[in-house]
Amino acid sequence: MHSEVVASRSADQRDSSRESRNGTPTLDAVSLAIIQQLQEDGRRPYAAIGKAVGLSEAAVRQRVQKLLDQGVMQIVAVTDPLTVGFRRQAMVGINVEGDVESIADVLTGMSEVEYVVMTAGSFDILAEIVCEDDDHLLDVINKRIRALPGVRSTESFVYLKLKKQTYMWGTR
Amino acid sequence: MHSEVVASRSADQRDSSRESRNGTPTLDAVSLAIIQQLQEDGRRPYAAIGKAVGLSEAAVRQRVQKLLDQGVMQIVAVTDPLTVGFRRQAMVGINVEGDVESIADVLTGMSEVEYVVMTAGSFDILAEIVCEDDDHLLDVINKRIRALPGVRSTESFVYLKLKKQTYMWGTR
DNA sequence: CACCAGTTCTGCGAAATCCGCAAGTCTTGG
DNA sequence: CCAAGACTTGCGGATTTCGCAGAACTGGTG
Repeated sequence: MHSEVVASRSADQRDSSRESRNGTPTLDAVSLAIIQQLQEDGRRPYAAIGKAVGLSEAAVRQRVQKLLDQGVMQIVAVTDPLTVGFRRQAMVGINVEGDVESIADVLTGMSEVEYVVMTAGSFDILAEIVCEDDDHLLDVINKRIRALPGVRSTESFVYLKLKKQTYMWGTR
Repeated sequence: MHSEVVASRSADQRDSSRESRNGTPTLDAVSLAIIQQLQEDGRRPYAAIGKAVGLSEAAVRQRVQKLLDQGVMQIVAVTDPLTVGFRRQAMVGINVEGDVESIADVLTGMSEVEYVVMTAGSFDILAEIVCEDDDHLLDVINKRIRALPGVRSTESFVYLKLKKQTYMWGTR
């Protein structure tokens, strides 16, 4: 069923993760294959994964543990926020004067902020907000975000309908 | 450690999911608590979850299975795309003339498109693109998206730095 | 080339978990 | 009152997880 990853034990196969210049670990083909397996089913048994990627159960277990410890991946339940009672979501584009990153850090600290990314283009920051209702959303955008010193302007895009949400990188 | 969900067996506790008018299942407090547990650790044993939410192991197992079958949640590994070899990402704001939803559907079908949402505001659609390099990104945006009939204009926000990415709805 | 240190992989038992099933309770709705 | 649905308890057997010791490989060093 799952195409076997041929384990030609040469070169870069070994050392599953090595610190590269920028600090983020580099992943080898086997770890990638493991992640791929877990993207299909986060609860798939280690033995089954091992069979698919050509490793022993224990080895898979070690690698998964390391990937989790390193923060390279996390195994979690994901849901459609609407189903879980969060009825209002929005993407907020933000323009900043001064230090962009410090503003981004503050946003990161807000529990309603699900997603923060610094961008090139007509916004400096994009932030996704997840709220329970309109009042809550309004409060976060107007009272908390726009009030931040350094925030020059914001533009909101209220979500009408979520069409796609995948977690299948590498599975193509 | 985890605050126990007191199972006062009245009213809405029973029938874990019921079809509501719009087709999406309504979740009760217990299912929410289960999801919350699995958002902290997607591999947490059913028995441990049961202890935390006040249900038997078997009951948790049944509920989780149903939640998965219904598509309310999925248990998966999530990663930082950068670490997995996708070096270029962008959010694309799109303006459409004619049927917005049909355009959104087409985008949904593209494997590079990770996220599609219809919005209110100066964009009709926001789509997140995940690519391996600049060429790939350019190709998707200019050749595939802008070429779609009905797409009036697009604006791209290339990601410089991902600051936050959570999956902890309900865990606040 | 030999040796060492560090890391990864394998191969086990032992413990824990998962899974299916059956019988009994409770509640809701017709 | 009966039927349906959900939960519990209890139970084995199959499977999975877990910890650990030993083997294998890599890279660096004298």
